[in-house]
Amino acid sequence: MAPAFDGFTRVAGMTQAQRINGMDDSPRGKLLSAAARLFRDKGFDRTTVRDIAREVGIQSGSIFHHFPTKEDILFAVMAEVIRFNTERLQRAVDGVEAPVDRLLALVRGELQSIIGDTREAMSVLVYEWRCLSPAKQAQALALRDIYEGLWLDVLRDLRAAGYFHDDEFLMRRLITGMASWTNTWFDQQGSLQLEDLARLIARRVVGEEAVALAGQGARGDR
Amino acid sequence: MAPAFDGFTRVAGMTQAQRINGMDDSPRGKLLSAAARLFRDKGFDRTTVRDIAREVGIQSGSIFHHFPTKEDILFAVMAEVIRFNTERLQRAVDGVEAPVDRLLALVRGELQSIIGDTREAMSVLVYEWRCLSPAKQAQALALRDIYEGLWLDVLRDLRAAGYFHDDEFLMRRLITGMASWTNTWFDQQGSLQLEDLARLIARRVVGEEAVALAGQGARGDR
Amino acid sequence: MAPAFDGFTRVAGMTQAQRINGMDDSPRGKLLSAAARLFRDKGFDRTTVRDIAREVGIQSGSIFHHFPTKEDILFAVMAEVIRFNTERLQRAVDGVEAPVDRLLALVRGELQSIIGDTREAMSVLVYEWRCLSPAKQAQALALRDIYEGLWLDVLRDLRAAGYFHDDEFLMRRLITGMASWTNTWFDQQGSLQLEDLARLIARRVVGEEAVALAGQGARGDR
Amino acid sequence: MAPAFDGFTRVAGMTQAQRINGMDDSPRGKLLSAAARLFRDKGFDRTTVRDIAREVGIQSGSIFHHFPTKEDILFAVMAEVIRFNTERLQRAVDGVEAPVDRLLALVRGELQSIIGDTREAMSVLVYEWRCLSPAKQAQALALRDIYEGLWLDVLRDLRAAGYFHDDEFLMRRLITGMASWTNTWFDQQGSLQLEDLARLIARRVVGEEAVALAGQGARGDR
DNA sequence: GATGAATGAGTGTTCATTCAT
DNA sequence: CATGAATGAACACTCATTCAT
Repeated sequence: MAPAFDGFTRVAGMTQAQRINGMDDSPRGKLLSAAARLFRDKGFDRTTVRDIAREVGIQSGSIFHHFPTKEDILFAVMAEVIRFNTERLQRAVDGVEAPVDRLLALVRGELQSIIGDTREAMSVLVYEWRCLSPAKQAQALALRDIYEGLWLDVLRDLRAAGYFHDDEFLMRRLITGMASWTNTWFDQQGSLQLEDLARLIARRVVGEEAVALAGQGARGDR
Repeated sequence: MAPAFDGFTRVAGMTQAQRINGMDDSPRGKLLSAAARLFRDKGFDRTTVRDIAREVGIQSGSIFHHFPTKEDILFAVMAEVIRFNTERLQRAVDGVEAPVDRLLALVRGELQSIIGDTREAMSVLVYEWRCLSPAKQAQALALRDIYEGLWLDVLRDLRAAGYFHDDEFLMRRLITGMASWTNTWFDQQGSLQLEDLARLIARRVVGEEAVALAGQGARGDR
Repeated sequence: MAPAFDGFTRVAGMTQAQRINGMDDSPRGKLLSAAARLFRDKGFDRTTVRDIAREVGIQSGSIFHHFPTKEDILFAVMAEVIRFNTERLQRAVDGVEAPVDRLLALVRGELQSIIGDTREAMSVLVYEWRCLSPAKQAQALALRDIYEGLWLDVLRDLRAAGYFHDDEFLMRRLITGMASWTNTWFDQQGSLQLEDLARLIARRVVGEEAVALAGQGARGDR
Repeated sequence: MAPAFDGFTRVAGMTQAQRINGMDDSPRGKLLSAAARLFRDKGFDRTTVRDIAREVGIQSGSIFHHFPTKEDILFAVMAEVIRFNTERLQRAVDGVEAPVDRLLALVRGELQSIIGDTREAMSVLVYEWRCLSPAKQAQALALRDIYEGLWLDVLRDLRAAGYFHDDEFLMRRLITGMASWTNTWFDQQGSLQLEDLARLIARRVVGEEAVALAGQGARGDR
């Protein structure tokens, strides 16, 4: 039985290497992944269509066989990464019973998306949001609602069980802040592991003791 | 009778109304404040020099008598707001003794900058960081170090006093995340007060009990 | 009992419905007729090869199995409509003896082409002429010469018979102007009939009296 | 007293040489006149903004200090030439009493615009009409209404006086056709004079006799 | 024949920046 | 200091045409 942590690196039978930014290796997928990286590095406005084309090895005009406008590329990057990470988050909590374990699963999953395999696209989701037209923003928001629903279920349970006393919507926002900010400082090569970071954040939510207990249970499995 | 909270709205004898985004009402200050708002609303790249000029009531060519390049405007916005908020944070902790009270003062001060009077410029600081050349980024970072020093002092004390057990650098990053993210959701007109939010965040750092006690102490002082 | 007027709606045994813009219903003919409509509605330059392909239900690349370049499509539209209308004009005057009747037959035939079944292609002939390369213009002009020859014969006879006194070449140009301009204002659904219009124009050439007499004669024949 | 024919070559004290296409010699006027010529020669769609800029001796980007879009250049060409020729037509009929003389004045004036000094812009007006957006077409049409009003007044009088019996609106359309078509064939260097052509057209409207009589009166003045 | 992905030169337009006045 | 016309490089996007399948 694959341990819980490994669970969310496999989606639809593909390994992480094949799914950088949650994109498959079709021409379209490659294009989106290259766009995600460029958008993160230079920003949407400073990334030219020619930059993307060069990265994929085609001519700039050919981009427009795949996407009608540059903005549509941005939207596709965002929509794909939301879908991919929603599916991953769903799998991460599936079959996990204890509320704190469920919280840890969500935090791990979210960190995986923010500083792990889809970190480029997730950074774009946060920092280039404004470059999307209102209409496209609404579409992306609708997709994101499913993702947020998973979080609110778990947070409601934790609060009901007395793990914290503040409003769960506010709590979710604090978590989002802590998690999404990690993309600015987390060092893939550093000694801090994703799992350490997940527990660090979980401790801010349910306290040091609760996480310590949950943690020991998980460790006992291995 | 200047209550502690009011303390950090006055800097150098000016009222908040005169110091939107921490800028004075000189031509330069007005220009920077207008730029801050535009940069936040449309992003640096999508804001044209003409936009800024129009806002201030001059011609686009005249902008370049004040700043050599558009990027220098961005840098000035960031540098000014860092300086302004560093000074404010310094005043906020001056004369406050109890570690948890010092934490609360810092959180309040940071929130004031992020969702209060300098919210536009602060948003620019976070979201347009990438638009700065590396050289200018380094300069701004140096300015920011003083600000961060204030935080690390307090967090070190809190940790030494046993209020939390995790690394204080990591803790600072989690706080930064929670605080800076508020600019995406905090509603000035909503029922949630800045003070509520400050305590909510402080609870994530030192736990619910410690904040409850500090809170009552602070109120008792008045 | 095929009245004279009906005569020029049948060419090569096909009915008008089958010969929109003078094109047959082969793939090539359909393509040309669609192109004629699009060229008239949007202009040659604003009509894309994809537009034409979509109209005919094929892919844009397939167009080039029928025509080597887009300009060749334009030329084919023009050449076909000139040929078609030349043949029609020939039939219209065949067997008509009286000079004024011959004039009326020509005017009717020309109006039929301009505001009748081939109106789209004829509009293209006039308005997109410049889009043809000089070489192709010369080819089309050569085709047009036959058509113009029919007119000049009749006008020469009328002038010789004293129906008007101006130069017949100039007269032909005035007629061309009056007739071709009708495509900008003639309303198919309006109360003005093609026959009325034909007489109106003929009156400008040979005077009111001459047309009135010819008209009565023609009507008396039936 | 300047003879009638000379009257419409002077507008607002400027000579024809200074008012090619009815434009003054300001940067804007030069730009419009160059655009008119290019639009006529190559068509609106095939004329690039760079073509126009090159003609005027500026950079392509500078065009957009004068006009917001390329279409606005087209509209300005049309609007200016309509205004200019309306004023000219008004002056041409001012003080002319006899109905046939008034007709001749109008025909001369219209020919002057179509094959004379404003021939380039007038050709654009006819052939590039479709390149104007519906909104701009409506604006231009409103301008043109004043011009057409001058014509209809005169034609109504002629008809009332029995000079012709057909509807005056239809008559105006036939005249428009004859006149505007002249731009396709009239040769400035040929032996046919504008005055000859004017009389040729007038004869189509009121008959040979009426024009002959009017003509002698006018000649008598000189 | 038909497809459709790809090309690549070209289009209208933008905009930070300059500079003569 | 301010103006505003001009620059010129760059941009997103278009489209006739090609060609391997």
